[in-house]
Amino acid sequence: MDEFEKAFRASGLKITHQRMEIYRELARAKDHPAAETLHKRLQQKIPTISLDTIYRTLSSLEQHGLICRINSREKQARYDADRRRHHHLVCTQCKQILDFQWEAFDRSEPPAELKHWGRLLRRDVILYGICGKCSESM
Amino acid sequence: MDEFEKAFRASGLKITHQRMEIYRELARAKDHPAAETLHKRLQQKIPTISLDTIYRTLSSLEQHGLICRINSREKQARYDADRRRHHHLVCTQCKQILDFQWEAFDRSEPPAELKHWGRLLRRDVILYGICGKCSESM
DNA sequence: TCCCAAGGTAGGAGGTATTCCTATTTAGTA
DNA sequence: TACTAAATAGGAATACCTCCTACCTTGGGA
Repeated sequence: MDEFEKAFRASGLKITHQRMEIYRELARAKDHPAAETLHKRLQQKIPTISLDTIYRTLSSLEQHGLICRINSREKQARYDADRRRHHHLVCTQCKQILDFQWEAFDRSEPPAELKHWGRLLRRDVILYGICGKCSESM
Repeated sequence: MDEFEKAFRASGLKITHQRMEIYRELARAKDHPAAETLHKRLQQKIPTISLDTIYRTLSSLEQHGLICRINSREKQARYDADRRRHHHLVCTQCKQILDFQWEAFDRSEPPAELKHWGRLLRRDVILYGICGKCSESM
């Protein structure tokens, strides 16, 4: 959390109660919550917190690289406070999102034909499938 | 296009004028158009075609594996009629989407820890960056 | 070929996720 | 403490997409 304060200060962003709580809640959550889910959870602590604040804060945090937004195929974007390099596995049935590491992929070179395209900034892998539990209940 | 008719018939879907034109337009386009873009283009040919038909048709085509939907970080979903296995590279500046092949990745095994998770169905890679042209003009 | 039922379409209404607006409040600095 | 730029709450607005209904078309069977 200290690290978060530092990073935020370094970016010239104010440290507000709301932001701290949003980040804290996201870091604690293991289920990659959507903005709305976070809003509901946070209302327990800060009853007046607005959904807009959640969205604004999540955008700021993402822009400053403190969290990441997961573009699954759902409508709602989902978020992740884990800053380690990792990828996502989505169960298309129950919508659960699982983190995983894939170092072999991280180390691999993109195809040579892209060498002269421009500047590559990030690479996302999302795997889709049906998790064990959902497979059983089908 | 014949192949498309066959696949559509095999799925029990009727072949309508609208669907054929939507597919034809998408197959011709090289810019991975969004539904709205396709709608505008198709109105030249079929002035009364509705946006809803575009959305419905794109969903059907995607469900039957005839086209693919690209989840870039934009709001609008974009589509691609290329059925060969390929991946996407997005310029975050001009929003251009480029197709590329990455056979080494396609052949690679996902991490062992996922072996017992469930059934993997697909894997998407999206690379993000700034293309040459946009780099120059910055 | 003609008819019928299932499925598809147009057009507008409706929904949902997200963003904008603005008056008020707050954090950080002098 | 006082000031200023930035952030917030709350509601309005937007954007993308989906639903609804009445009408039309396709494809299969007589």
